[in-house]
Amino acid sequence: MPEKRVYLNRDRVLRAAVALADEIGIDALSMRRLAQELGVVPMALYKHVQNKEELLDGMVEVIIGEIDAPVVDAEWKTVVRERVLSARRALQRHPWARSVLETRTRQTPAVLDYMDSFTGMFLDGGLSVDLTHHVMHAIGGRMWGFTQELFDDSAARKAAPPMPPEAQAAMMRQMGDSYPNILAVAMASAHDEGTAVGHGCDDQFEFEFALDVMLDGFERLHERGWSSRRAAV
Amino acid sequence: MPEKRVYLNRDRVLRAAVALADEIGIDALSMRRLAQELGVVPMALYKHVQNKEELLDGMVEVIIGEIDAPVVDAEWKTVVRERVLSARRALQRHPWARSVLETRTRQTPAVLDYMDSFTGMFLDGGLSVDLTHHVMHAIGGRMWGFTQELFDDSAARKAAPPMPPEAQAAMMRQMGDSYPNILAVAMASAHDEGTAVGHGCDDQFEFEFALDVMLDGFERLHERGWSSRRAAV
DNA sequence: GTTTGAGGTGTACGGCGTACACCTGCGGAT
DNA sequence: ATCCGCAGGTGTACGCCGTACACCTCAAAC
Repeated sequence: MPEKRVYLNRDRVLRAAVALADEIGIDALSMRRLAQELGVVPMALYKHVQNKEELLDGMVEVIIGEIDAPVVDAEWKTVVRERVLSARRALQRHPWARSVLETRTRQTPAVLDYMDSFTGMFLDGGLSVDLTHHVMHAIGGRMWGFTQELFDDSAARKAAPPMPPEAQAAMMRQMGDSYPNILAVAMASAHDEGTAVGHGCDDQFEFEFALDVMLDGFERLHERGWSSRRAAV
Repeated sequence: MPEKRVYLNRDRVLRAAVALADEIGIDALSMRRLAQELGVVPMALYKHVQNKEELLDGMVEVIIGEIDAPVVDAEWKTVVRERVLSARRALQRHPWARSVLETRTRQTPAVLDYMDSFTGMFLDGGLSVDLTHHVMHAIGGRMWGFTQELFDDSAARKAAPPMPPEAQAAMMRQMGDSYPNILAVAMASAHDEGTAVGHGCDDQFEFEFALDVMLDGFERLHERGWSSRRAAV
């Protein structure tokens, strides 16, 4: 008796891709090689992902899924710290992940979910919306291992045609349902412009903010004679 | 009269590659396209660079060459700040540069020169070798726009066969001539192992160091009621 | 039992990096 | 003046890549 035919699906494709990239490296991961791994002809994959870009997007989603949920009942610093370290662990399990993440500009729901949850950790900790905004920018580099313009919508706006106001409002409402924290921050940073969706951020300001946080921190450690030997500050 | 034939050379190839990448994007930059731009057959390029990897390495060198020298006669924080901002400007002029830099693991002389000079800014500012070490790790992400394990030689050591002691000593001597600051830091961090060249770094420690500098900084700003409106701390 | 459409197939195209054999013409030695 | 070596440019070819497009298959819905 022939066993029942097992169909591929998007999830199996993505998981196989992640596993294969772990094994042979991201450069060697081709549609053809992945298809072979799945015992299928290359073009079969295109029934489950539109193209290789979308495959990579999906792989990122898998990695994000491996990041632990925030711990509860702890000071915000602890919550954030643990979360970042968990993200780091996930990225370390898949050495290729950082460089792939780097090249993704599409903000998939998984990414937005994560960002929203992350934003919430600061807001729940009592930080102001304003500070949270800049902090999110600054910590982006640590969270992922690199600097990404998290709230940067300039690329998206370039692609999208100007939107009629009612559509924009609808989008906002839907965004508010799914990503309330992001919305709160985005709204607040939109103060000085007419549009509701924000005007993008002042990258230079955000960069200097993060830089100065670090430099000031270094200076304090220097003044205190910090040493890694006995790293009790 | 036919004008004198103009030969290609490595430098012209690299500059053309940078200009072309600026124009058409890094993804569209192929050996074939670059050759076409230079009015030459693709394989001609291989007389000047070994392969595409080396081309990319060379392009990075060009970008590094665009970073300003450190300002003189200023507090170390100012010196570092200006230098980082200059690096950022260079990377921004070539939007593809960050992702290329990200994928380079080879430490070319240009990269080492820059790192050495950078290390010197902290040491000259009076920071301890120990603190400088960790600070270099931490600021790596800001300097380039992403986190790179700057002093990480694990990849290099994996590739290189175990070296006879005298060769190692020779390398150290040569390194000391060219990169005295790097050497000082590397030596100091090698305390707890027999080898002279260091044992690589504790990535986890470095990561947490940088993370905690930022989190502590955020906390201070929060306590002080910092706001981006009037950003006088 | 027929229809239908999701899922898998086969072929083909244009692009990529680059190995390898070859040609060309300039600089220096004779 | 001639020759030679060789750095620099050429031409062809190979095996990869992503993916468009037409086609087939077969389980499930009717």
